[in-house]
Amino acid sequence: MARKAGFERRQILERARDLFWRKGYHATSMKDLEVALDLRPGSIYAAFGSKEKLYAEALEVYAEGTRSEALATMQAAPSALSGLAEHVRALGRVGERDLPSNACMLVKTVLEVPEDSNLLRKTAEDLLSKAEAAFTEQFRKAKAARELPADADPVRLGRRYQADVIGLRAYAQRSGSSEAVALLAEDIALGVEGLRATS
Amino acid sequence: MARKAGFERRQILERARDLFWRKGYHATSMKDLEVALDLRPGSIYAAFGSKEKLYAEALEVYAEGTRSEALATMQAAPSALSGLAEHVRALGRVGERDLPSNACMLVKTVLEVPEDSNLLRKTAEDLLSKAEAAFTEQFRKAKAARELPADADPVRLGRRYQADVIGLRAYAQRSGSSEAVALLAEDIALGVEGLRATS
DNA sequence: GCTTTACTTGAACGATCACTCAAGATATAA
DNA sequence: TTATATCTTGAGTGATCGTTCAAGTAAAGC
Repeated sequence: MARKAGFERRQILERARDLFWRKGYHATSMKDLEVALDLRPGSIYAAFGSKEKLYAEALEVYAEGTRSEALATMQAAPSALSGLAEHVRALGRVGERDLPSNACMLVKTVLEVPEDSNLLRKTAEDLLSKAEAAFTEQFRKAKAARELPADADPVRLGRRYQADVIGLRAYAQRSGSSEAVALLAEDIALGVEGLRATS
Repeated sequence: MARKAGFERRQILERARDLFWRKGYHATSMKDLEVALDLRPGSIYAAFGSKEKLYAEALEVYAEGTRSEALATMQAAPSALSGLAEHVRALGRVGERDLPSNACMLVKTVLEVPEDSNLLRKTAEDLLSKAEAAFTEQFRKAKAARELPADADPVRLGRRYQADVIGLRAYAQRSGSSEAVALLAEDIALGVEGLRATS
């Protein structure tokens, strides 16, 4: 029939994700995106519809990446609870990795985008809820394995854990704090491991 | 000599703070500010110099308000440590107050503004450091009063506490979460009180 | 009253914003 | 090879951005 697009959608989205993650939604202009994606405006709009929709798709790509990384860390750990602790420690090693931003892109979105901008807020909040549910599920596994006391509440623990991660990563966004961040992550990890049932 | 300004600078700054706090830096236009402050552009620029400088001054006003509120809560408490716990509980009651945003304006700034925008980033990070130092000082007081064990590290505790507060308030920015936020705050407060030396 | 000195006003500036679309280019099917 | 369908291009859209400044207005000193 006709020709197909001359670019890989996934790769374009990853580049958009990195730019948006670093600069935020409003501070990233279409001109910036044209350069970073090496795409002319017409192609971008044909493929994604609008800056907002492109950002929303980039958010999904971000969340998927974060999620798979967390799962890998957790599955490599010897138990559910130590997986959670190791995940925090990994997040604390901000000096070793060079990410577009140390903070969570979902949190950045929720804090930057006005409440009435429904698509982006809804997307980001939805993805955050899914992440929280995954943490809760991990605590549930720990409890089922009798790694946690019988009266442990996975919902509360999952919520607290997510808040800890959010706080850690927002703290890490401050410049020149990589050592403090590692120490903070260690404290959080010790808190998680301190939940372990000592039966 | 001549006439004086027809508006109260402090009151103007509080209005600017509320607008910026709610909408963020980039999403707030000078047009929005003209309406909210009931000031024409010339007056704004004569008084504050630029949008960026106005935001920086609004940040200072915000930090001072937050600081005095925290101090009031802590001084009303029966001890240094319970003051810290009560402060978290107060922050968790987001349903009762109607703030421009549930999240901390300093954190919103650090997450929204690019790293190279030196005035705003520097101002916000500086104010965050001062807040952390105040928390550290409060833990030091608790330790001096033998409320904390002899091996407690106020610097680590202050850092962890600030990260907790950041996480709590960023979590609270998500819509429809006021009950979960109160429970989260209670968990954090219990954690603080759990540090108490049981001698 | 008048003069002086400052503050206030709002139209207008160039730059940039997100976005459009007609024209040109190119891969596929016949 | 030719026809066709789709993608790519980039100049250009109107709107809005942060900001300026000459003209107008009003308070303080005489």
